[in-house]
Amino acid sequence: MNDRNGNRNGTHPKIEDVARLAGVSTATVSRALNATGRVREETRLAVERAVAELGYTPNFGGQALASKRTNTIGAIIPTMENAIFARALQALQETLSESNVTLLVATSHYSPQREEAQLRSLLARGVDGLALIGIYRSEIAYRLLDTRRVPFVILWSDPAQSTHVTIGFDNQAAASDVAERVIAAGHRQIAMISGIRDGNDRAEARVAGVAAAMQAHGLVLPNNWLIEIPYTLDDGEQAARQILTKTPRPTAIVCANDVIAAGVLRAARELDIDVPSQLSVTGFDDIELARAVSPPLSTVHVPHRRIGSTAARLLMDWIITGNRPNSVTFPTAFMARESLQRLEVAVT
Amino acid sequence: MNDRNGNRNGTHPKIEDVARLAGVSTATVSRALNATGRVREETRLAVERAVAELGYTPNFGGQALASKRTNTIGAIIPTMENAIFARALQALQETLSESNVTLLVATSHYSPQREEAQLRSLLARGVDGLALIGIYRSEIAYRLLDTRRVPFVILWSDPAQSTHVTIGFDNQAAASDVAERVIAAGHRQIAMISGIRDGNDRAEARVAGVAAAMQAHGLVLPNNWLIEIPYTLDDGEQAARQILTKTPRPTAIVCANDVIAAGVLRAARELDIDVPSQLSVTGFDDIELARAVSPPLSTVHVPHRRIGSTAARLLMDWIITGNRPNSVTFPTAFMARESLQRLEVAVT
DNA sequence: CAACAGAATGTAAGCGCTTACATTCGGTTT
DNA sequence: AAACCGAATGTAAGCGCTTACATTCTGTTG
Repeated sequence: MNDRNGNRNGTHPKIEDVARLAGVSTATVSRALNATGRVREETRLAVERAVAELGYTPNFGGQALASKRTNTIGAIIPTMENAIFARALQALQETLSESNVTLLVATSHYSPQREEAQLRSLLARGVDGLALIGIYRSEIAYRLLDTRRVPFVILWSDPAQSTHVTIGFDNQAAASDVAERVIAAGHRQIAMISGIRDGNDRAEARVAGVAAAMQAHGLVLPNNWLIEIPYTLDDGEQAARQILTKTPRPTAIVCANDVIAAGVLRAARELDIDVPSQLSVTGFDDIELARAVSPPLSTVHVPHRRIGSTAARLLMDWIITGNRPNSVTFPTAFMARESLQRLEVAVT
Repeated sequence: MNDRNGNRNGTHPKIEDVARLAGVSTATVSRALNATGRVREETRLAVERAVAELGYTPNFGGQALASKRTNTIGAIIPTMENAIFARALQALQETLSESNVTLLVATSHYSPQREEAQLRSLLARGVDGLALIGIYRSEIAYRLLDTRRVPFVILWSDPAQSTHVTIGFDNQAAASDVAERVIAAGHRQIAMISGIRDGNDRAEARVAGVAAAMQAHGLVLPNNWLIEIPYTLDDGEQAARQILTKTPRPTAIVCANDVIAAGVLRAARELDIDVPSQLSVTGFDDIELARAVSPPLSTVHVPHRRIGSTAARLLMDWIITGNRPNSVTFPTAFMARESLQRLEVAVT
């Protein structure tokens, strides 16, 4: 069963095998491998040699069970198909990987029920920490998080609106800023295509921001000029069609994100409405798409990658030190591009 | 320390606590919870009640250690920022989630070294299965996979080129088809912007496909008309600039993916070269971007989501039954859109 | 009604690792 | 040379779960 080195063939070597081959105890092997506790350099090398010879890798279950840590953090996002989340997740993963922590990913499709289910699943997987999107979720979900005492951060929302550790920006202010600029460009007939607000604080805040800015200028956002749709190109195109084929027609459409705005551009193109001379369009997010379409979109730059990497850093910090970190608010920036133009036509 | 129900306060309840409260043994609790072995309905309910009352969730480490399964599968992709991988990953995750399996995600940035590092990390995390992109990786990586006996599937490559279980399509044939169509449209001066071929069999195959089709028609792909760049919009734009600002100028540019093609469109726009009347452009992948840009891109439709969901299904099958499944080859389809146009100018 | 079979449950031995505590080792100090 | 001390290492007790095997029920059969 055992060869001359003490290798049990067939099964994977365990720490005991390494210990035997290196001529030390399992405790020393563990200490040498995890750099916890002092080990003479010479011993460390012997252990390393044994590990290499046997091709040993620690068993995850054993390690997790004994140490009560999985070196795994989980993220639940609406969908990876939205570039903003993909970017943040990418940065999150890269940063975690520097600490030798792996990332469990789950998606909710913007559904609180699915998020809760995924949350249970990740908690059962023993994640050491969690990254979640937005502040809206069921009491149950928050309670789950609370009783498990798992460090978690909330991304994308405005820290000012949240009692938890959150890494995001002021969606409402950013949206207000967009509207202000559209208004400053002379537009008065302004429509908005929003994401689904139900259960989505960011979508809600963006509409609120636009509405507030308009109101401040004595303008109103009529009901039929505020359309709520899923964040897809096709939905954006369709919504734009609905707005643009009726009279009167807005001179500008403010969109809740770049994908929707790209859909609006496509609708305009097909309806032979020139952007920006006949219609101004703004997006939100500043993803690659914003500069790929023609004309390039005026939009709000959001530091997606920094949100992700900051999340990783705060979480690791929290997990290691045990101290809850402070929230982080990022600034956003309006990116003026061709899709928004000063209104030339005199409107009485 | 224990309250009247036997709840030890502070710490999380364990299976023993549930057993005590339900008045059964830990074995029965385990059987009831995992639906393994027969348990009287009445007993099952008692266990469920105890679980609910205590808010019990199984400890992951203990479970993994005892059962030798983690219900976790890993995926290593180049980057989530490329929509094709994000889409496949999304589908993979969704499908896995139906089997109550969670997904560990790691990224390699197209670097074999990083892939190997991530592979080690995921193997150490005890994944039950793995999804990898492409067939090129170090001997060491393959050996690692082999000695661990972890089921793994390869995505995106051509199953015909691989000895492992792979889920993909014939990249070379698809690329040849594109070139054929460009040639059939009358183009003779054709340039190609490729992805980095080193370590990437798909990029390699696509160039080979285009070159083969051209050769079959007595055409050559001159060195200065074949540019290799990373898959980004900016790189695509820059490469296109390089090609388009010299004389002679190609009448068509075949791109290795849609993102690069979008970059070419942007370069053309800035150089005042009309697409498609003065320049035809083709992409590859058929991501949303292809229909967002103007003119919409002629491209190759690849069933990204199906690749992902199929990967999940095959992996689960393999893990559960222990039988290695067969590879799957998907068909691709050329999507004729405006960016490719018949060459009108008579070229002698 | 005894004998028996299958269903339901219990007992207890690990799974492979970490870590508190105990022990040994090799100088230093007195 | 005895006493002492910190560094290095060893011992062994869990961590919480699954599961092979043993035992106890329960209903059926001859």
